[in-house]
Amino acid sequence: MKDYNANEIEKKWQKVWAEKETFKASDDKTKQKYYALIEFPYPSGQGLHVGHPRPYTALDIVARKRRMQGYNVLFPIGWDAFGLPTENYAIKNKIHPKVITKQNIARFKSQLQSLGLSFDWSREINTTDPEYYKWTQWIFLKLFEKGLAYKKESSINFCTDCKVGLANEEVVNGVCERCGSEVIRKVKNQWMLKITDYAEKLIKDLDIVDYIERVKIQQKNWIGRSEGMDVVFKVNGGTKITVYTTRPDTLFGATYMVISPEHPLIEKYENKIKNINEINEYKISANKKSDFERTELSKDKTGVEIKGVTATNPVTGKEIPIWVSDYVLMSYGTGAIMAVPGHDTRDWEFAHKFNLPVIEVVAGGNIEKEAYTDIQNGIMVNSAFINGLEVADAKVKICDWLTEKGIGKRKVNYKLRDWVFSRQRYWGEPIPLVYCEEHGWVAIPENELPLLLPEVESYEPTENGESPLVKITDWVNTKCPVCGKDAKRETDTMPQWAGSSWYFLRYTDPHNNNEFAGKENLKYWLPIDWYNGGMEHTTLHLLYSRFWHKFLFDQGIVPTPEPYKKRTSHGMILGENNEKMSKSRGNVINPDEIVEELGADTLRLYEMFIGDFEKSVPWSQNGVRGCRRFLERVWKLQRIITTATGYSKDLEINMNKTIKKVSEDFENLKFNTAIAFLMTLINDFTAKGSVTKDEFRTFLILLNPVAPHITEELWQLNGFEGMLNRVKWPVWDESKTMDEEVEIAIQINGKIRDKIFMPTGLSKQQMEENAMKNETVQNLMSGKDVIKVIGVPGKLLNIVVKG
RNA sequence: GCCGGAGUGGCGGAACUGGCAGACGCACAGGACUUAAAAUCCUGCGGUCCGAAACGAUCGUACCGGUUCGAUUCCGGUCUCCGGCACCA
Repeated sequence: MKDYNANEIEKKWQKVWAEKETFKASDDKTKQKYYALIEFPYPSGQGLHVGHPRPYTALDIVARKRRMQGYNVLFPIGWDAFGLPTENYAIKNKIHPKVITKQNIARFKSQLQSLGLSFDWSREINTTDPEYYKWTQWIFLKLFEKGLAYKKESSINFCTDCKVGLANEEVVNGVCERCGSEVIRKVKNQWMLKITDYAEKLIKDLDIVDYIERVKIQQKNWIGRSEGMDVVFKVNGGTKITVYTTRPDTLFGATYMVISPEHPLIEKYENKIKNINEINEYKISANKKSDFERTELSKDKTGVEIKGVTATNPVTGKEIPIWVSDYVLMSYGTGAIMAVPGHDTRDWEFAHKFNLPVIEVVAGGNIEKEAYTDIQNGIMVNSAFINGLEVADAKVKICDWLTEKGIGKRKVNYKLRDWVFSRQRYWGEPIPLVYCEEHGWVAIPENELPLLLPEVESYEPTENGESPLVKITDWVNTKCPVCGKDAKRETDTMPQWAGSSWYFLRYTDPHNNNEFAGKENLKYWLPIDWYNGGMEHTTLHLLYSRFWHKFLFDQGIVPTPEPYKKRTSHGMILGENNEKMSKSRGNVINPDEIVEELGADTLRLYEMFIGDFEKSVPWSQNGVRGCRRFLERVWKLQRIITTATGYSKDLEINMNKTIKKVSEDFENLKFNTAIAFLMTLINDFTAKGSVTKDEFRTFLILLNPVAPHITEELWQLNGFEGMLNRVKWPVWDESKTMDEEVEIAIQINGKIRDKIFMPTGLSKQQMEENAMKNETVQNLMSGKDVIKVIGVPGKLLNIVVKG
């Protein structure tokens, strides 16, 4: 017997699979399909990380198992290649991002191929390929055409020194991550996508998909639907301020109002506000903070009272002050709130800091000590006609009353905000719009797509933060598609999210030049049967792509209301020191080294065995070696194969149990326990000193999805027919998954006193009879009265005694 | 701060739906083989106490409390860690 040479075997089979196009998905619509999807990688300069293979191997296992079960499997791969790091690298090193991207992809590709993942490489896509982004632009034009894309002023982080718009991540402690200069908020006119139009559907349709619960909850909370009321407060200058509240029942306790520093009231009453200078100073300081900093509850609240302008509480008729504070955001609700310090935590803190009056309107707590926010228990007080009512009833009554009086209006509100869709950057899809003095924003004709990203000399934004495309005047200056007069192109580009919001559709028909994907193919392959990805993508990518898909569904372009039938999530792989892997921490593990030293099968096996798939877990170099040892033992089984067929009597139960366990665990992300069972089984073979031909055969099939190379080699070496990767997945005999005898734990008053073997399938009475014959039980029970006996068949018997 | 999740031996983890806590692997220790080492194979491996020993007793699933015949699992509270917070992907 030759030694186990992982590198040689792996290269051999990877070549065979590539030549035979073993994993190519067919578009034959008569076959039963299965679409398994992983989040396509961003080809970074660092190369593949050991974190990548974890989710990839997981779905590779599912894909391989499905093929063995007879499905036509689509398991595609591509590159999400636009993005900030590449652009920053390009600026720094003066290399075209296209060149960098190409290199990075080549590296990623060879790394992924060395892992033996069963991707269909013939469907590889790349978001930066004009043939691909042509359709990203096409979808954007559809959104534009339907009025879901609009321009709006919003503020971005701007580095005063680099003159670049910055991502929140690039702002560290209020200064630019790169140069340390001050970062300010700069107002820009940005393209927005109306994802809020789909808020309701995005929540509702979570009921028709199979996502792990925490993903659903997080999406729901992110969308943040609430039912409340817009209530109008009169201002002494004659105008009105509308606030949104979910607690109209506490209106009698509203002792002041707070408006956001950006609220238009300030400008409007510029001349009336006595302390306008103070207010304006406050505005400037608030402008330096991010929304995140502004709403952080632990931070001390700041605020300024507006002098000279007051409001009137519409139910008490009392005059109340208006304050300006940055914890109120213009982007949520109306940018103004009514403050009820007795029953809202933030208002309570604010009121105590600035000595504002607190009135109790819901009895039940102690508002001297803290805000009473319980809405389940509480009776209205100090609230005129709603006194004595429970909160829920009070809400209904006052809502009706306010509506009738024309003071308020019921309203559903969402925390979800529209999607800021433009970037003043180079390395993204150009937005295919033209601005004409006469016709405003106009779409370019479809036959001009793709609108190519023009070549520029440097990738740095301009002095005032515009995209470098601004400098390409012969590209920017164009004609209006409507009237033919001079017009200018949009120079902002799309965010990276654009390309990843529909890539799974392109996989169904990646080489189609006429459509973004053929209808028949879409109909056949959709929805995606299983999509696995990181938890960190739950509220952005996952939601954005659902939104685009729903939009395309409404246009009759895609056949399903939801793109993903099932969504699961994996945990991160940390460094050996339990910290996130990063160059600066020096704890990065390079998968290439593991493949080189121990083999891809070992790496795959280890990443699946390492721990609970859904949790993050530290890397362990010793643990990897343990997995290699297991594969060595598998290899050595060859020495003890007998000529006997079938399963040997003493292993029959074990074989069936293992088939069942592995089959089920692979479906439930429990790869670690499936592998543990295979390890136990091999320990049984080794202990026994022999394995029958059929036992070995079944074992190879079960292990194949995890370790495809070594199993394929052993299959061939030991004379089994054909290619292992298409052999039929084994089935188990349920009647042979139970041992004949089980050990029953005998408890007296909840403590285990003995364990007795009994035949499987006994009833509670039979178990009790057996137990009473037991000597230990008899001794312990003598002189005591049995109060009751609890029996769990196949598990335990608990005898409760007294005396 | 807000939203979501997690906490079990020296380590990663296992435990169906409230029913024997610690499967499997790693590390470690002892032994076999070897001139020796590595590799391999065998044995042991949560803490404390009793015992020559098989065994027995007792505590133990972040912490405090509750429900239950029985809680890692359910409930209330506390602490710590991780993911997200809208221009990283």
